[in-house]
Amino acid sequence: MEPRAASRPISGERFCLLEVNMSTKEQYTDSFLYRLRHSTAHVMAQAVLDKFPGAKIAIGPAIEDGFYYDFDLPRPLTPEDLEEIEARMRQIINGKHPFIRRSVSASEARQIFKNQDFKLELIQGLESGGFDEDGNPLEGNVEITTYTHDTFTDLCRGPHVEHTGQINPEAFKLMSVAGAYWRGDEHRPMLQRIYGTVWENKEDLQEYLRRLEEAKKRDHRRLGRELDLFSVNDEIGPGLILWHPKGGKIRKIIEDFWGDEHEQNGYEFIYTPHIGRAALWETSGHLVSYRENMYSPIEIEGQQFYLKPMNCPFHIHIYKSRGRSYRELPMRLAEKGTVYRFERSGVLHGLMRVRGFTQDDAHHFCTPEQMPQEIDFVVNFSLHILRSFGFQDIKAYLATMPKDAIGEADQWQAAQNALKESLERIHLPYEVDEGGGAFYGPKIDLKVKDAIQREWQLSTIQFDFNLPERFDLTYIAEDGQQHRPYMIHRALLGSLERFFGVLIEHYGGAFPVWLAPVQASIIPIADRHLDYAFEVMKKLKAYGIRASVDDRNERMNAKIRDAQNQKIPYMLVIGDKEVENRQVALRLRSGENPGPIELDAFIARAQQDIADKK
RNA sequence: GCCCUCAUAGCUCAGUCGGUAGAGCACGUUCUUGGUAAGAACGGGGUCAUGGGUUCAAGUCCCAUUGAGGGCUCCA
Repeated sequence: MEPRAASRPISGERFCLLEVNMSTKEQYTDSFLYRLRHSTAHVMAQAVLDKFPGAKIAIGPAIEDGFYYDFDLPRPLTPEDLEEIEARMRQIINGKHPFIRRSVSASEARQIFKNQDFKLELIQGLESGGFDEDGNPLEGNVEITTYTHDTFTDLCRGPHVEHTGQINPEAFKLMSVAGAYWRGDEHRPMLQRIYGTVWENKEDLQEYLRRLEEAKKRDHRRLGRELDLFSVNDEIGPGLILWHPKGGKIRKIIEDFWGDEHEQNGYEFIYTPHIGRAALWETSGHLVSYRENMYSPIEIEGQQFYLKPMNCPFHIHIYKSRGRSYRELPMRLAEKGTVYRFERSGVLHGLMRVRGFTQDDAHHFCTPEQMPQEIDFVVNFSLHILRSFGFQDIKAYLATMPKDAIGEADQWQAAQNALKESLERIHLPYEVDEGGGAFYGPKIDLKVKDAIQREWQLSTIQFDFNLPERFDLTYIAEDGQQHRPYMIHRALLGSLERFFGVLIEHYGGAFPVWLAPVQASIIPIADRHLDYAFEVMKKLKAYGIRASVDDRNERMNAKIRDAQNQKIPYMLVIGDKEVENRQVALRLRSGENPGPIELDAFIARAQQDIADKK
């Protein structure tokens, strides 16, 4: 019904490889590493059963970077349990037990797993056709196979390594315990899931653990506090963001850039209220299909108003405020619209998943004939915006007609073709997410890879066959008749909160100069250099460079250290020599130390870096 | 919402067997005016998340609530 990027799952953290990239996934499934991980999961299951003989085992697949196995256990696991299980796993590994595959009938399988309720349910499923781990039905008759090593037998399609000795006892680690519903269904039993990681050798394991550390250092929640960018306050409420002055500065730079680019590209800016009458949300259909994400109504003089979860109905009413001619189309209405959505408490996460956020929203209204060029435009525009912020690795996902779709099939086909042809014209790599569209229209999502190769969804470009009908949108065409316009929802950054979170993690807090809240820290060595330091600051500010003087009673070394920790791009040290020569001694946050240069030379350099968006 | 874990100074954390609160950083004052990642001394700062309970006595044990973290589910 409108751009949803802000409430997308946080991809790129753990499972993105399995979720998104089929060709990579197939390669992975065939690899030794995959078999190693799957086999380690079996070894872990044996160790758990040795410790808890009555345990029920569920499923235990290999995942990106490791594996997990789900268990129903008599009590919650403790960290000490994990250590014991690890120790037992090493014993099993040292036994070099071969993995033996057997093909069995369903009744044999039932006999083998007669005490394993979850396995019996899986056998039932395999008999009646079967599904793969993504929930897609399997073709033809399914062969039921088991794998046995040592004393442990699992219902399993394989493949596995040859024997447990191929698992390097120095290269695996049990990472955490988490709750997980049986078959992912919240109405079914909650199991205990043990996550583990395993690699071919100790060095790879260490490299993986180092990568986790690196990701932790980039965590936007930590950097948000350390760099004084934003906070969340208990008394105000969860999922509600306070933008501090430095975060606010960055937001303003983003918004100004966004505004200029939109202005130059045919958008018009609108502003709309935060609440609307119940009747509006009835017309739009939100009260039927989006109610669970909307907050309770506010009663005003006996009438009910709702806080807006989306901007579209307001934008539509601007379109509808008078009769429209084809001559006005395409019409591009943009707003940084702040919306509020109920999100369950367990899903909130820093800036990435919040309850109040601002979308960089826009709605395009166009004639059917204009649709292809409108799509071309918006995809290109989106790429331009994302690239400006330093995201170079961008991939598209085309989501097509789902089962519960509304609208005519040929309408869908035309829209999907337009999206697809556009992606091909632009030579943007894409994958098709069959049936993944919204019920009201197909869409293109753009995902970017960050500096440490995690994928994040930012832009979303969606067709809507629903709202123009519901609100009875029309325009008068050349033939003098009323026609229904096409409507596109789009958000390029997604939401400013989430985009900021991604930006923080992408740069690890070291924002490019054009975005840095403080671009230059002026560091006088002694108090007698203060006058010149403030003079330098004044001049830099006059040239649009964000500079401040560190006039604290600290030694230069401490000021440099603090500026480094704040990831300020330029440090300008000022001592006797600089005052005398009217220079500044430049130091960069990279640690490079170009030394004394003329103030004008520094200004030219900074302006160039800013212009280049470095 | 569900499972597990956690909540002590602004931040990071210590606090033994239940016996009345600690460190480093940050902050303030003073001294120091130092040339490329932490100068020194002194000082202020805590209803131990909130509400109950057990106990002669609770930061510590129990229950509930709120919030956070890791997952699950959800995000047409």
